Amino acid sequence: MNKKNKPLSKNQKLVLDFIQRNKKPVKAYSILSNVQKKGIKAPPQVYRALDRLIEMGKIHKIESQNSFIACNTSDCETPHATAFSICNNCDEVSEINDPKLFKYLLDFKDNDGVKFAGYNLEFFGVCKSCEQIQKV
Amino acid sequence: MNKKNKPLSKNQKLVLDFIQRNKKPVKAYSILSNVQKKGIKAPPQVYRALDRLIEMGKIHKIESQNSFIACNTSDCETPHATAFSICNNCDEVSEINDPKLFKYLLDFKDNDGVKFAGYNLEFFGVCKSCEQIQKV
DNA sequence: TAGCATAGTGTTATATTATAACAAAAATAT
DNA sequence: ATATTTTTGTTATAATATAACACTATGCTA
Repeated sequence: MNKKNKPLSKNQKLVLDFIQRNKKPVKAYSILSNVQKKGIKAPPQVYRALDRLIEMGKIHKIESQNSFIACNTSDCETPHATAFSICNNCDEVSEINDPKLFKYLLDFKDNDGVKFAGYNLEFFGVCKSCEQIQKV
Repeated sequence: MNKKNKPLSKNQKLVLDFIQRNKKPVKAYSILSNVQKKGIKAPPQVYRALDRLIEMGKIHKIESQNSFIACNTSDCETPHATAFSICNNCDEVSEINDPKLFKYLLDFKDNDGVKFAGYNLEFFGVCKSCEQIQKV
């Protein structure tokens, strides 16, 4: 049984459930306050669950926001090769799943000819719905 | 006079000097403790200087490390289109300045046909010198 | 060159994000 | 069945970052 299909522990399920119920990325302490009624009491329990879920590819961390979002394929094949678009206006985040971009970046070599094992890419701009609103 | 060529304030100079003297990215509180002998007393003074220096393109933030590094062109043309490689072993960071990569990413369109105003890309891997050591 | 706007400073306090350390229970593997 | 690994629960604290307020310096511009 590989790491991916390992059943989730109780705390991991609680944390993942909450993240998946949110369209936007959520913060660790927001997760904490929302799962406290279900028995999780302290930050380390949340951060440990987050760490495991990231390893498993169930969620991703949005580094520029210190927030966490569910993987849009729900079980990411490539947790170390991630790309997101982030709206500068509403902070909405979408995961970008573009095979060409993916390949381009994993094939990329720097000046020393070195390829990289993984990457995290965050695009910034204004999302479609915010653009509409701003035009009105 | 554009923002870029604006002379730096006293605190901005102190903070930039310290960052530039370091090859590796430095943390905000490490900056603070190192400029305290020169008169800066409290975190907000450091964070304000960091914010301005980032706006000016003099430095960049490494989001996955909460650390700050001098721009390798010393005065970045494109502070909102940045790419770095980060060594998983020694945490060394290099700024990648590759016109093709740059163009590829700024031209990239998502599924909705939306282009983005900026991006931040962090590659992860093992740098050349760490690779050498590991082979021995 | 006086007045006004903008940017920077200094300061205290506090908010937010994340981890260390340790003992115990649960799940898994041999 | 027992050793190993993983997860849990817990307290305390470390590390990162901002709010708010009074004041000073700088650079317009009229």
